[in-house]
Amino acid sequence: MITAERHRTILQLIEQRKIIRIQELVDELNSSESTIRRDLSQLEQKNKLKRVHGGASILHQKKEEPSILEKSTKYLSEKVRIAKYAASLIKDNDCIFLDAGTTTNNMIPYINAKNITVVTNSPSHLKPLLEKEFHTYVLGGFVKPRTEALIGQMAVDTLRKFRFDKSFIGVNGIHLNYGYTTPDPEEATLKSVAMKMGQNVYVLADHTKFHEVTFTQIAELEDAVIITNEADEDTINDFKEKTSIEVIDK
Amino acid sequence: MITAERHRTILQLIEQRKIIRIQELVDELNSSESTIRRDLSQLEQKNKLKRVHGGASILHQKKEEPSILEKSTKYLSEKVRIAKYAASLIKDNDCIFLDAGTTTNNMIPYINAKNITVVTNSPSHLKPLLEKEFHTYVLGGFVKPRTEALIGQMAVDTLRKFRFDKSFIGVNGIHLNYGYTTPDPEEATLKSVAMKMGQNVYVLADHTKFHEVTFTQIAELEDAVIITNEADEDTINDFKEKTSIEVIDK
DNA sequence: AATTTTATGAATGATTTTGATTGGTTTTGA
DNA sequence: TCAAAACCAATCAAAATCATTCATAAAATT
Repeated sequence: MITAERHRTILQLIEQRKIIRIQELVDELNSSESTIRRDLSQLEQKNKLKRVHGGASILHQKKEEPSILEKSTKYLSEKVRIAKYAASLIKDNDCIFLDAGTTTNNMIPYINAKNITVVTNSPSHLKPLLEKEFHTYVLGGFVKPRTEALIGQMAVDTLRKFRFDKSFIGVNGIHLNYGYTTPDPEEATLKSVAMKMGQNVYVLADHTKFHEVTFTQIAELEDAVIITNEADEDTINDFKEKTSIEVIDK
Repeated sequence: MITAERHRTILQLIEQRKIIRIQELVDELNSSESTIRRDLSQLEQKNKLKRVHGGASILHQKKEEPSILEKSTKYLSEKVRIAKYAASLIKDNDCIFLDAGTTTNNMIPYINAKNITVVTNSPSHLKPLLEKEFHTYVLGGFVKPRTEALIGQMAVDTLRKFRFDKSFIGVNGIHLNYGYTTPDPEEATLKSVAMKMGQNVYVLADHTKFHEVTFTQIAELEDAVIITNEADEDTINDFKEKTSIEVIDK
């Protein structure tokens, strides 16, 4: 095995296991202890890992996936303004579906309607929803790690039992040709059904979502009203030909 | 296990359990007491945890008065000891049902089995469950305010689709004539179905639950194994005639 | 082909980590 | 309060890990 190949493999293994022992590497790479030691020294020199007694560990300040917290701080004010407007659409006695995601989560504190019923696929929405004393239902099914969203056949089955006055959906991409998209096919299915079950359907999206396309299509543009802000006029006009857009002013 | 690996694991465990005894770490990490002691000193030096007599505890970022845990002479409360024992019953690859409630919640950090699948009716269990990287399913349905437990027909319907190797149930009363009881009829129904779907059924109960009766019956005594501690001998013997009891010693 | 450069694995003694032991201190329970 | 039990800090020898050196083999350069 060539040096570069070993280095690549070592970094991969550390990425997966966070910490790895020298002896493990000796066994798995069929190299001598000396060689592995040299590899680790070199990789540490290049700041690719941290040497620890007995092995090596992943770098502490390794760039993490944009966590839910970071995501929510970056575009906070924009997302909050969108959320606040969306919340104002909810009227007394409405039955609504609230998709998982930070934007929809931001809606909850701003909902002023009374006696509403909320269905969600996000366990993280439950706490704020119950604080508002809404009638709250959650879908069942597999809990997707990291995002804590419910997905899968079981969640979809549960969802089909409901009809909503309004559905509020988050998406990852909005595109003139490809419509609304999201990376995870399972999530796409669920969002799609949630949209079908809603009398009025709203997609919440900040300006970064426009012209973006991700892996799976949820629905066509005309299947929902887009709620956004700060998009440029050309973009707005392009999309206005296909569906309604409600633009919140600054 | 190398030093860095142990340190990482120790911090993870403390994050989950808030407090941990040296002896627990000795057992779970297969290291000597001396080594664990050194680890804890080093981690305290780096301000990653707080040393307490007999073990270590998580740092309080919020200015709280010294927690009950630190002050308490027994580090593990009655409920935690029951939970820990129950957790030890779970084996690799098991599919289990975990009822809502604090005792069952306490089980989660102590589950050491790998590759298990957990179904729960408690959204509050999800965070610790996902931290452990279990395959996690949650029932759907109406979310009962205050307790955040899922109840109702829809939850029961979802539940019926599963079969469990083991079901862990919390109850409010255990009585020689009236069996297991709980105040809310809807909850009782769900617990009852969860018990039917389990190959092995365990009821977790501290000594205060014995001879108590509440509004709705969940099941007969013989439908479950009781896990408890510190109950007096007469009580234990009375119940032993009807079903199995596993008593945790001090 | 001859020479230089680079990579490898074994051997070395130095350094760090580990677990057992000792004796002192704190906690517990009566 | 007191004695037993549990816990702790300090020490030390054994084990594991480490940096260094050296000889050989492979690759690159001339």
